Amino acid sequence: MVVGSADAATDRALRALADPTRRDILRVTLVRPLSVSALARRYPMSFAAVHKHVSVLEDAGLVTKRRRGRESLVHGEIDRVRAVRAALDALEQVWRDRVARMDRILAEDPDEGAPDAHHQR
Amino acid sequence: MVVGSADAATDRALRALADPTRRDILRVTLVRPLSVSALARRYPMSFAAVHKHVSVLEDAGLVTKRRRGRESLVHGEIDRVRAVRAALDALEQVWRDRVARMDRILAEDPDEGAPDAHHQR
DNA sequence: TAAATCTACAACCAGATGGTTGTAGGTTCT
DNA sequence: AGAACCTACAACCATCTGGTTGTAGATTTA
Repeated sequence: MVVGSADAATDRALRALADPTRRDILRVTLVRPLSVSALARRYPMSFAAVHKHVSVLEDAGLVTKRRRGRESLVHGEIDRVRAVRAALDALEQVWRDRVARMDRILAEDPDEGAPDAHHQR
Repeated sequence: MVVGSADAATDRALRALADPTRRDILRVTLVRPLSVSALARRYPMSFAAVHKHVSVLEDAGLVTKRRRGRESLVHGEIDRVRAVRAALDALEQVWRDRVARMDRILAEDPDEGAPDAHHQR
């Protein structure tokens, strides 16, 4: 809880990304789908451990699984990556607004009609 | 440990961001510096708890503290936010290049599961 | 059919996390 | 000087996390 609205989805996604193995799984499955077993062979840990990592990514919406015969293929979900990026962009926007506000105050800009906007990237 | 090891900083930053209280602290201190006590008054938890959250953000490089008399002012560090965003952009870039990468991977290693252990990075 | 493979989940364990209270020392205000 | 305030850290606690092994069922292959 804490801090009112707080999107739990963002929490889960950021937390899921805060692990190098999971980031690698996502990186690889963004390129092409792989089975959990195929993924497990890439890392120095048990199948069960990799299976858990995939579950964490799945709960965060960063990957999806599609059953194909006896194996289930893990697909990276670029849209969720973009959603996380958007959360960071929001922080950047907060910072930018603060700079714009400072600029207005310090410059005592005679141009009242154009709110901020004179700040590029 | 596991895998890369080069991106422990990214780990710490993403982990630090995966908490709504900490994201709010960062949001607020990106606008203007606040003392730890001033921050603590904004959240329904003890000073010590907020102090710990600030420490996590500080270890991640997302905020810095500057002593001002008896209080220490917490400043949000936009550059670190941008560094995290860059890590996500790298994932997006992987996705954009997926066709080319897939071609290369399949050319090198036609076997689906790839029993070898090629580590990334 | 039998063996091999793949997924899934349970039980267990050590260490990290997120909160608490308490204590101590430095700085500012009367 | 003394009170009030702020930071810092230690000890403690419950829960979560990231790994392990073991087991079971479904599907594919020999």
